[in-house]
Amino acid sequence: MSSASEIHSLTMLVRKLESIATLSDEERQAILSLPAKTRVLQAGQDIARDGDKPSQCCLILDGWACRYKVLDKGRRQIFSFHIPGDVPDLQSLHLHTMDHTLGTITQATVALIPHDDMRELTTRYPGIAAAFWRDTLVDAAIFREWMIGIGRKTAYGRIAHLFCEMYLKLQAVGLARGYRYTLPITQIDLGDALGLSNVHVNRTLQDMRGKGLITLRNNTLVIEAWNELMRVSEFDPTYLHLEKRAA
Amino acid sequence: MSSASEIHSLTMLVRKLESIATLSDEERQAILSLPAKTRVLQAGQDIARDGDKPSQCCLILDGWACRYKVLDKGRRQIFSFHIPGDVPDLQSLHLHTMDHTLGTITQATVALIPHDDMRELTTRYPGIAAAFWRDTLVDAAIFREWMIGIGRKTAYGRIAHLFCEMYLKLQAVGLARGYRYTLPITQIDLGDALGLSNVHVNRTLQDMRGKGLITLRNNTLVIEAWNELMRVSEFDPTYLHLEKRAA
DNA sequence: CGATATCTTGAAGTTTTTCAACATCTGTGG
DNA sequence: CCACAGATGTTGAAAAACTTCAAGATATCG
Repeated sequence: MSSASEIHSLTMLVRKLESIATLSDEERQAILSLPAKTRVLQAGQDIARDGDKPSQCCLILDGWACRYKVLDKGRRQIFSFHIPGDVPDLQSLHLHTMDHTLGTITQATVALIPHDDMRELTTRYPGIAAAFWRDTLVDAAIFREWMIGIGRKTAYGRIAHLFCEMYLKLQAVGLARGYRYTLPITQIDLGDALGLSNVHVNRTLQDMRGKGLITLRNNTLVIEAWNELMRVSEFDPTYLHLEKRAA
Repeated sequence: MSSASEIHSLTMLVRKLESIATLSDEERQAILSLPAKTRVLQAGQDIARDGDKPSQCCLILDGWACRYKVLDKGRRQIFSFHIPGDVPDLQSLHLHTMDHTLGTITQATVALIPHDDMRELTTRYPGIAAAFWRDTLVDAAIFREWMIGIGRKTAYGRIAHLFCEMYLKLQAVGLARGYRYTLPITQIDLGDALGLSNVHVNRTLQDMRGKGLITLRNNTLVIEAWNELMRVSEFDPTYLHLEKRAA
């Protein structure tokens, strides 16, 4: 039932889970035998909408996605950015109605896995269930950290913090190194994520550039002064829980 | 090993889980046989601190608690308020280092359950693991909703939204009815939760009182106009996922 | 190459914060 | 029961952070 590319896609899920937990050979095999369908999606396309009741989960193989909710008068709040290896709608496995929307930011390749198969897998292998659960907990920890930013930090600190966070997340899956990465989001997206207007994001970015902290051009971010960026954003990576779970 | 009051405390956990999932007789029994120690804590006391590595979870039996993080210069962000039935440090089961602090707001009675026993329980009963996992997912959904408030709503809408949320949460465990409940938090706490200064909270509350939406005196909140409160806060209870999971 | 999205700038307005003072409530010991 | 101390609530005035609106510049995409 699995084509070559599908086997590849589930390897990505194994790698992701092994970055946060330890899997036995049997557990690894069980994940690799999940049925998964690969799809290529355009930029700006919704994967699951607020109010939907999805019957499958989505593993990101390539590209960026985000979760968001739209209020009236065009106000929008982005809750999270997602990169390859993430399963951003994992929650639909246990919360049947979507309370927000999941959509792509760039063109993206995803693997779709039926809920029934995920449920069977997690029922049969408590270790896999625990790994996914742990992933949900880290997800929540990131929400809390964003809350601190939006609630208690200046625009400057918020943006700097996000740049630190995305660098470590991308680095963990091999998509960034040398304090440099592709950041395929607009200043509007940045504002919607951090509770700022695009105008203020723009001015703050210029300020950061002027102070020599970053370079940002053509969707490429270069962190010129990592320690200083961490300092001004009060960034402490503990909340990302990137250390592997003790075996 | 269990005294009468300890048995009572675990009944509270069973009731909580049954409010979000369906348990079999065997699962119910397994939960009731968990070892738990009851403790009475003073108001303003920390249960688990940022950086700690707890070896037990805490079930709230009576009183209020909150999770928060302190930044420099006295800035503080409260992430959540917790009421009887909650296990606010459930995450320590899978994320070993606390990335925030859990503390009481009022005097509180808690039951302490060792991680080892919780882990054995969830490994043996996938249905219980799923119920706890679901609880974590709702926790995260509430964080997202607070992000919308802090990021995109006025002080007025944020406070109104919190009042709606706490009413439904308290009602779900039988601690509120008739649009009235005990709200044992200061205006400073409210500000720290919603990303506002206490001064602005004070003025906004007066505004809400003046418009006849609420009465708030002696830690007692009366919602005088529920529909209007929901409207101004753009409150939609979907995110609380209070409907019981389909069996 | 033209259309559309994104970025940038200026100026004015709004929300919210900060600071500082004073009032009120709450609990405790005398 | 009162006095007191500390915490909490209230008010005013000024300042800061950020938004909004509007327009023009630049980049991107078909």
